[in-house]
Amino acid sequence: MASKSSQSRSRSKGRVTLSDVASMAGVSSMTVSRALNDPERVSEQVRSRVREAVEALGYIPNRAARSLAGQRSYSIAVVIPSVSNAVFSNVIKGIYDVCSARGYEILMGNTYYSVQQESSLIAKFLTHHPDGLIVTGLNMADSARALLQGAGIPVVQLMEVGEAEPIDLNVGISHRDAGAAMARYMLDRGYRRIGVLGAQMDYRAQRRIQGFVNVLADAGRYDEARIVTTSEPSTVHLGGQLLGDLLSAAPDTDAVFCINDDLAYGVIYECQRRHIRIPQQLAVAGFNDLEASACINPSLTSVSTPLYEMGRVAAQMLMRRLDGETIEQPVVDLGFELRARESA
Amino acid sequence: MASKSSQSRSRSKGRVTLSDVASMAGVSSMTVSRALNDPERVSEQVRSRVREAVEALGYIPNRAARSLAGQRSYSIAVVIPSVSNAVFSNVIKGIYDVCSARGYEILMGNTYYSVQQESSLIAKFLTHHPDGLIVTGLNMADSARALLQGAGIPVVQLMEVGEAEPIDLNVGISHRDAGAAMARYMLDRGYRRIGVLGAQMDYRAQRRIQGFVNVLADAGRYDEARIVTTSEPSTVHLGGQLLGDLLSAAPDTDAVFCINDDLAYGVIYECQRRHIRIPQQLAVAGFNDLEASACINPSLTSVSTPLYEMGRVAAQMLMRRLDGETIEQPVVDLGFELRARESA
DNA sequence: AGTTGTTATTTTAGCGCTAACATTTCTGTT
DNA sequence: AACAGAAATGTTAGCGCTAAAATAACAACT
Repeated sequence: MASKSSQSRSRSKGRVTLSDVASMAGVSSMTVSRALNDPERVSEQVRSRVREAVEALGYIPNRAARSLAGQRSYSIAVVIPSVSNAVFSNVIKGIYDVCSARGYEILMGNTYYSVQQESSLIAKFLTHHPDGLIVTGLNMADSARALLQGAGIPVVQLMEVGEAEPIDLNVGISHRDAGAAMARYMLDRGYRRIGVLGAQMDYRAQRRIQGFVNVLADAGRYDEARIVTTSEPSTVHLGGQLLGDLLSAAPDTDAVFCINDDLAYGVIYECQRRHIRIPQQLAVAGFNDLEASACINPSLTSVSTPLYEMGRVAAQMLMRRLDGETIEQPVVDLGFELRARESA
Repeated sequence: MASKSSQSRSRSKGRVTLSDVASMAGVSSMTVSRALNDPERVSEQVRSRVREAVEALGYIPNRAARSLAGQRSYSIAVVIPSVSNAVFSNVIKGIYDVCSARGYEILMGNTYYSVQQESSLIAKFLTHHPDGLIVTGLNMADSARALLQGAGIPVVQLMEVGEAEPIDLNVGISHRDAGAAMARYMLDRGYRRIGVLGAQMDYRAQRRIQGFVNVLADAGRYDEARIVTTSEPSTVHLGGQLLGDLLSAAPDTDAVFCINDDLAYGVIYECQRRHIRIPQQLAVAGFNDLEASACINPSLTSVSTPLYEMGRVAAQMLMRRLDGETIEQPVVDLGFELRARESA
């Protein structure tokens, strides 16, 4: 049988296969398969003969064949806006640590914040028949939603909770509540002419602003002129620019909530250049509480979000589902913490 | 044939397959395969009938079957130290953009800076029979090197060039030269008691320091007491700490080269707290020139490295190799640029 | 020795797709 | 009308593995 692979019509590249190992070890290929994937079900004797043969031949199993025969891929597809964003790279690390420990591969795809890209990415990933899927956020194209519902695999929606009925599982925080908490904090601190800076306005960012603005409005402190947003990707440099825009439009602003820490760093740097004292003349707050926020001068008041944890928990839920467990609580709100520091 | 899939002994989950589409469209399954993967070779008529059938049935192709039959996986394995590091997330983005545009999947694995993890990751990835492999750096375990050499697929070693004979293809910069360039710049600027701060001392970081120190030594300005390194992961906070260590050991230090920008930010913040004026009392330089480096106060002198570009070029070389092109120049040095700014 | 139950191994039959070859259908040419 | 050559489609035979059923081997009881 093994010799057949050298015949003219064969397409094989002469790779070492299971049956090569089998004939060397003097057992059937099924036994070799078991010896490798379920060693307890094979006698010690056979197990070691197989091990020797594998080493002698340099056998490398073929995942494609395994997936096809076993009807599962041992892979998890992850659909996020962008790898190069510090927020998501932390989330991915959480997912990765759990999945790789369990022998699952990660297929990662970037939507670049486009709902359309997201749909086509999901469609593409389904061709891999992943065992599970992790997507970002609760909002998605109807077509994508339908695909996921019909796929018959566990799906986790990540980053936010509470804004819509999840497709299946859901892990995140309430961005609306987080925005609101920050607004309340600022009002409590006595700030009254409060601005908001936003960039890369994805759904989560929008909801943070909504939550923030609603509280301001309830307190009679909402002023449209102080809301400055752009759809450009957010960068430190952009933070400085947006501050300039805000101060031109409303020079008497006494506090500013930045939709993420990067913008806030830019604001702090720009204030240093303009000799605006923080927080005396202008209070500044950020979002996500990246590592540098505790170190910058002045240290940055921010909302700490459990990024790594979200990834970890999402992956764990998926794993439990794949193990056949029923998940009693399909929606997990991991909460946030407002870290009050010098800047506000 | 198609009806066979509903027989008792079948393991299929009742998925829609190529031959289901074929019988609906009234053609053979091979024709459907062609209509989907090589549309030019099929008449417009058949093509649209197939398209309709695919939509009507909700057909999702099976990559595992495709890989197995076609003897290629349309995937590229990428082995890097850590996704959650800004340096590598930029590199990955470059790889991702090229690969996904060409229909290739990325399998990403983190070594967490361990040579052992790297080896086992490579072994694991080879079971996917990826069409190509991208690994970080020129140093790796002999076993890993052997695996790669024997795998018969194109391999790109990424991030650094010039330190060893590459296995196959190689894209990066000379970290040694970059370190040396920074040392020369600092000496030219008149600094004489120059320190070095390093963390997460991977091979690249070590070589940057070697290049830097060699130049100092040649100029008679090397002082071991001013080299402060740790194997801890580098963070902004750690930068401040290491500066403290350096100044305790050598208080008269007049300039400091940080092995990456994160450490440099930490140094700048710590100097602000200690009221050390930059660059008058202490000059500071970083490495990688992250986006924030141009915005921080004082703006940070750093070595700009083409991170995204490295990823892009590596992936492109791989693609060209997979297209059967011969690559005339297997080693590509993308170079670096020293960005002189206020901090030094 | 005969029956039963348990464990270890082999046999059989695909998983869903595509390479390679074979055949048919459609041009255009003389 | 006859033919060659190109283009479109069909047929056959796996790719390398595992689920399920079948069998063999072994221990544990009557």
